[in-house]
Amino acid sequence: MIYNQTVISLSGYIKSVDTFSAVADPTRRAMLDMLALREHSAGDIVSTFSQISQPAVSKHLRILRDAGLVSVQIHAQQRIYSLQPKALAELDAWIAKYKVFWSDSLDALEQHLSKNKEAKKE
Amino acid sequence: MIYNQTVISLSGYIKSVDTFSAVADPTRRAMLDMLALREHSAGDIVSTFSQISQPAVSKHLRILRDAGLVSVQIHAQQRIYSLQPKALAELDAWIAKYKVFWSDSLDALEQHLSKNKEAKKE
DNA sequence: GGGTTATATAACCGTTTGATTATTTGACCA
DNA sequence: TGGTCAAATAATCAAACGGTTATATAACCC
Repeated sequence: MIYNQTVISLSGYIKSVDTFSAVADPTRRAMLDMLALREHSAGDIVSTFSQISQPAVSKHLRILRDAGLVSVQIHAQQRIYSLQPKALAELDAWIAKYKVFWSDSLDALEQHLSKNKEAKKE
Repeated sequence: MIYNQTVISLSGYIKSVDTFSAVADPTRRAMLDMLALREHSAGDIVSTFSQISQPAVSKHLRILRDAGLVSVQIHAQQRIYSLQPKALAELDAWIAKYKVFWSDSLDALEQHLSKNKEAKKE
């Protein structure tokens, strides 16, 4: 088994940071939570995370970028960060291997999915 | 949002290590992969991970234990480690929030589940 | 062009992490 | 009881991490 190497994703872009360790930090998880709501400028994020300095936020954002978890659009002096959720698919795939072990809940999941589908259709 | 505190799980046991950081280490993930096949003694794990020393393995196992990801049975001088997959449910729940963003694949997942169900019935 | 604004990078520092070697603990067995 | 085997802990160390302050970069505006 090989882990932690540099990986070229399907989009052709090279990710240099492991998704698992990117997500291991609680501050970075909170940043992803924030970006899950909508995209935000670096400045927005700095003012939300006012307990840490601007450079600290910037470094966290770099790690999230390098892991492919967020993308940036340049808009004048601002950098607009957006969630790139597909990068979490890797993590999800890893967990999926273990799901069979608590698999009784799979049926429940399936039901949940069907229910959502119905809700969407209405 | 509060992360990283000491948490008392449903089983009443106190976990002192964050699941995310426990799983962030590639060696520990490989150990979980090994334990997903079947339970193993500490000695088995030491000989599998022969590139690192016995104490290093022991310390990794302690972290997995403290995170509730594995449990131990004492068997004479041996310690038998087993996977405790439910501890990954926390991680799975976190990712689930993001799944809606790559939700086109949800239909595919549902189909996959149904297919598996059929396969089981046969 | 000069000043301001937004963000990233550099240099540095204390703490944590993952490894090592040495030692301890404790169950088995002759 | 003394010796061996299995595993955990102690002490130590270099590298990585997350934070800081200071500085650089670069686009906007007057």
